[in-house]
Amino acid sequence: MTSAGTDERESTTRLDDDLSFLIARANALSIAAGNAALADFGLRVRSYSVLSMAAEAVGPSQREISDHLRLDPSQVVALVDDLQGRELVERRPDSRDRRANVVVATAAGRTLLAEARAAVLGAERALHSQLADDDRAVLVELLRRIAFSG
Amino acid sequence: MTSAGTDERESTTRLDDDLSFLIARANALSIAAGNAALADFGLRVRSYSVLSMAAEAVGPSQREISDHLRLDPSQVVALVDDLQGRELVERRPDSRDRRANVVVATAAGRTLLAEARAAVLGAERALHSQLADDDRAVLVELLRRIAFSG
DNA sequence: TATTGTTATACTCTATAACTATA
DNA sequence: TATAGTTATAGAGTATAACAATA
Repeated sequence: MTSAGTDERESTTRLDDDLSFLIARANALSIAAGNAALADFGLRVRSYSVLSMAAEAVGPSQREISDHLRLDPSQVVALVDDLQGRELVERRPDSRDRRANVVVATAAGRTLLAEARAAVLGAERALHSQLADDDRAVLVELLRRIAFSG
Repeated sequence: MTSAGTDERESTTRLDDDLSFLIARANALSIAAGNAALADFGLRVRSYSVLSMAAEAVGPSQREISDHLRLDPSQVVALVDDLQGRELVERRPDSRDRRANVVVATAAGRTLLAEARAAVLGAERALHSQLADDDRAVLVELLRRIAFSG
């Protein structure tokens, strides 16, 4: 007979103290919530992230998107193809390096992004509802050190 | 505190300040490092996690593994099949519920787990090398609130 | 020689539905 | 009716190698 709802694994479960496991579990929740929030906009977490970078003041190259999002360059091709086909971003030749494309969000892309961002931020608020604002700031700072330690 | 709608300061909501993005990026690094460390043992992060749960004092049911690791029950079937085929875990009938299997690590499984765990912890140490011990403890605690908020 | 973007391919992970046997 | 495990399948994500154009 299983008990209701709560997880009553032994506290000797070393997995539960494992930073990597906690990151993986938090990420699974985060991705699921993000994709659900973005579904109405025809976006997913990865395409949203690409669109978000493309909307920055300086449009990134595909290589920069690849590095920052930790996606393989070939994945970026597919993601940009999709967004470009929907006229949310454009590929522009980089005047300083003719090998490179600069990816820039269109006006339609920026409009969609603004709406999508509101939905994403709403979903995020639910995700860290157990954290006070200053706890959240600490978490972001500590996480940043891991996320950009490579 | 604004009572109306969403925060309109778009330029302040960059991807780099986004908790979900940082979790995703940290997770990508963590999974890559974990899988690399586990390759020598014929394990990956997911099979390692299942084996780790199976080595607990009380062997979990497949459903408990599914819930805790946030894996679909059908994925747990495949993972336990693999580990069982290599005689690292056993399925035992649950005497209290004949629908359920209890998954228990064998002696060989526990031996392999101990070696694999050392490798994983080594990889983890590199991952959070930018954190002092007390920072790491804070991070684990804050992350736990997110990871088990669902 | 090295790098950017691209194509191709294979593998892993995720998500869903349906089925069985028990509860 | 509901739950544990299983099978099947499709779609999303990850990893690698090879190539043309350019640096």
